[in-house]
Amino acid sequence: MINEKRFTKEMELAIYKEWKDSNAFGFNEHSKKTIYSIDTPPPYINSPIHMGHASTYAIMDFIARFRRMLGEEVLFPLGLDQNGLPIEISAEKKYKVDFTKITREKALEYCRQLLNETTATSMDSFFKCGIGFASWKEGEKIGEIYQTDSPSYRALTQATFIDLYNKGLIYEANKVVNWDPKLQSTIADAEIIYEDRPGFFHDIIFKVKGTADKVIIGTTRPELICTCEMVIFNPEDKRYKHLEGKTLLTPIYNKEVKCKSHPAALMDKGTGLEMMCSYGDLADIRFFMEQGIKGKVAIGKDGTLNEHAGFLKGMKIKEAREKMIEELKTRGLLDKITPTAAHRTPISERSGTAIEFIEMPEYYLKQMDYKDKMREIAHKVNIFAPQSRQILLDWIDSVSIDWPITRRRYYATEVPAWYCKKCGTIALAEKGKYVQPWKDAYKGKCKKCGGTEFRGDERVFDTWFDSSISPLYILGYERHPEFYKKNIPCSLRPQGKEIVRTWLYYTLLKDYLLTGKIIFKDAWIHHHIVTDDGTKMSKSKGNILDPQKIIETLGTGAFRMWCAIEGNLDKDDFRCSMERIEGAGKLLEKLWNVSKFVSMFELTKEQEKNAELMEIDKWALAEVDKLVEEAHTRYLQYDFHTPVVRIINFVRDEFASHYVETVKRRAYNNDPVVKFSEAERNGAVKTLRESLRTILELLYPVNPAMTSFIYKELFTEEIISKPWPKMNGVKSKLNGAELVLFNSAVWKAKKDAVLSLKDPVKKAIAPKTLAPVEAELKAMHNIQKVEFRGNESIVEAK
RNA sequence: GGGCUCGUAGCCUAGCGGUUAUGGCACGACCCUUACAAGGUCGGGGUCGUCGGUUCGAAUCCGACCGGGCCCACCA
Repeated sequence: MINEKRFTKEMELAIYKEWKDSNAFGFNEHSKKTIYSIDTPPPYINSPIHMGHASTYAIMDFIARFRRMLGEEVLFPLGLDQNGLPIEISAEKKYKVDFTKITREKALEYCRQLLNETTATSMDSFFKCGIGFASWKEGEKIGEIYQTDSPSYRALTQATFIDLYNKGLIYEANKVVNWDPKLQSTIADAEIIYEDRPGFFHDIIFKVKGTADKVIIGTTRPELICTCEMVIFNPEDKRYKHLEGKTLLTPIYNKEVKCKSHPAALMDKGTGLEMMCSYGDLADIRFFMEQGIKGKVAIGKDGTLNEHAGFLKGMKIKEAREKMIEELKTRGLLDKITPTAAHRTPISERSGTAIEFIEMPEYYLKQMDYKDKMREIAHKVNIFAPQSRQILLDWIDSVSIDWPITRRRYYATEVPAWYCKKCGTIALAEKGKYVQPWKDAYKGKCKKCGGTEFRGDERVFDTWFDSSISPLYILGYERHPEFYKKNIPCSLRPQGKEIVRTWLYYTLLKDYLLTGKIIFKDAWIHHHIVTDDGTKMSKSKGNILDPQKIIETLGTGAFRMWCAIEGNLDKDDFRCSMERIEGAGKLLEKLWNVSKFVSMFELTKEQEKNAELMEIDKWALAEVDKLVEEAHTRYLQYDFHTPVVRIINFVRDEFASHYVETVKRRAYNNDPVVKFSEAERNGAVKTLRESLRTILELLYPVNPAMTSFIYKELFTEEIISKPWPKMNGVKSKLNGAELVLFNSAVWKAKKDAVLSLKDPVKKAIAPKTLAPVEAELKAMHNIQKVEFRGNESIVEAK
């Protein structure tokens, strides 16, 4: 019998602790059961976990627990992504250091220090969310916690580089890259965001060679006139028809550039004449490739202009622009300056700095040759919800250059390569060992010239190059070959929609190139957590909800319940507020109270045998059967929302309010007037207990702690070892809706007559179908005379 | 510009071709009822964004428009 008035946070945490201490969800790699593997998203651990993390992990935990109930061996590891710029940036901020000004060793130390401090906090949050990971211990075994900065993970990243390089899928090239002048590193397209920043058109004057004619060209980047290689206008633009094929002279530099028509120029932008500069973005690079022109790069690694810019050499962009404007004005070459419509500027997502386009040698992974294959893969992976597939397809369509995989930063996996000082030939590391070429010497001879002196590569990999092998890592690729072979592909990749273009895409791409396989069967794409009115949560708006605080005040149960209720993938983003989570908590309180009631009744084995189900019992059991079936179908589709809403509505609106209320007197069986047989009394208790048992089992994946507690009290069994419930197959002809209506009619009549609920009802007419419930209805409402006819409920209270 | 998605009572939401449109919050009234007063019961409150179309019948299907949100791409 449950005596506690409420299920408290302390009781909840005690259960999580027990599971953690007993390693209740440990993974047995030798199990004969079907293995269900979850490629958990390794979250960046450099800050306390946010709502997105908490809800993603909670829902993954629903999936893991449900799959265990189905009799599967669930591989649900905790991974921690601990590479890359965000960690460096927080370390620089926290310890007030500039990594470009200290030694590389020192920088790495700061990163490790930061990670040590933050890991514990995040782990604690996951624990408090009630996540049942396969292990809470860091290690090399399948299912143990992995970190992407561990020597073993980094060794695997390096091994994949070596394999892909040897397959000819990775090459080094000197190309124009997205350069972040603040971080001093190349970044990928996926790391660029766009911000509206005010810009200005500078209308500058070009001369037409061999004539006295002048033309006016609008540009937002006057400091880059030196890189102008061509001027274009739209073929439809009659204003400039006469310039076709003419040669123009750039102002100040007096460089000869061709002028021609090209559809890339828009008539209504600027003056309609566009200066094509090789500073460009990807569109410009495409244009230059098409025109067969090799442009000049005028911006250096440090973000200042180089010798190509002549008198602007050594200046930063902003300074150079001002200087150029001044110079143009002096020479009378500036017509006017007008503000542009909000100009979308490419910004480095990691540092917030405007990126520049400069030429650097970097390694690239081929992806342009595999776009069709990627489209095919995108169609073959089961995506939940299916409409999220479009995000992936759109991204594949927009990929325009191979993936630059190297970065010039520090806290990341190093490129495992050295170069012969004599002939420059590359020497790759041996697979399986983590190497740091910037400090480890290469022990060997150059294959080409026999030289023994090597220069270690100083670059590191893009973090997505690490995290895109997480499914391979968790399945033991190269480390546990037998297990790996038996268990690829991974069953499920859960992740957020904002990283479809990075994590999902890069993983499918890289793992396909490595293994020739589609690396997971299902991908579950999470939406964003937004505020109550549907806007984004952001620090600047101050509308962030902290999951740590929510759990502290409302409890994990309420939080997880909210995740299920709100988590409809077919719809929009998930709306979140304290009120919504509180509402979810109230539903749990109802379940708790019903359970307290049911826990008052017990049945001996003999009583259980001597139990006779009455019509309303059959009705309750039949309703529960429907829930079992629906939950099974839907949970398999990763839909917890639909069945959980239905279950909880049933518990509150039908089971508690009507079934329990109606059979209460039979269960007590001490009514002075209406007597039930012992078998009928036992039937009520049996139904109460069995219905509740199933309901608890259905809700266990979502709310493991409370259901487990109640289950133990009522049935002295551990819910975590129970399989998915079977249907009991009971059928009933009782119309539940009519029962609800009849009860309401009685309650209303008593209220209208200002009677207590205990007071007798003189006469009632109930729908014919309720005749089998006569005795209970009489006892419940204290009805003196009841007739069953028609389908209406008519009550005369006095 | 492209993709996804949503407009149902003051706020949030279910329904997604078929009686009188579901539930919650808030509001009002009543009730200590052998689970639950941090509760229960009853009630008031709606031209289902707008305009057209399909249909015997539309919140539901189709089209156009208006408005919100999120993601992405692109530009001098």
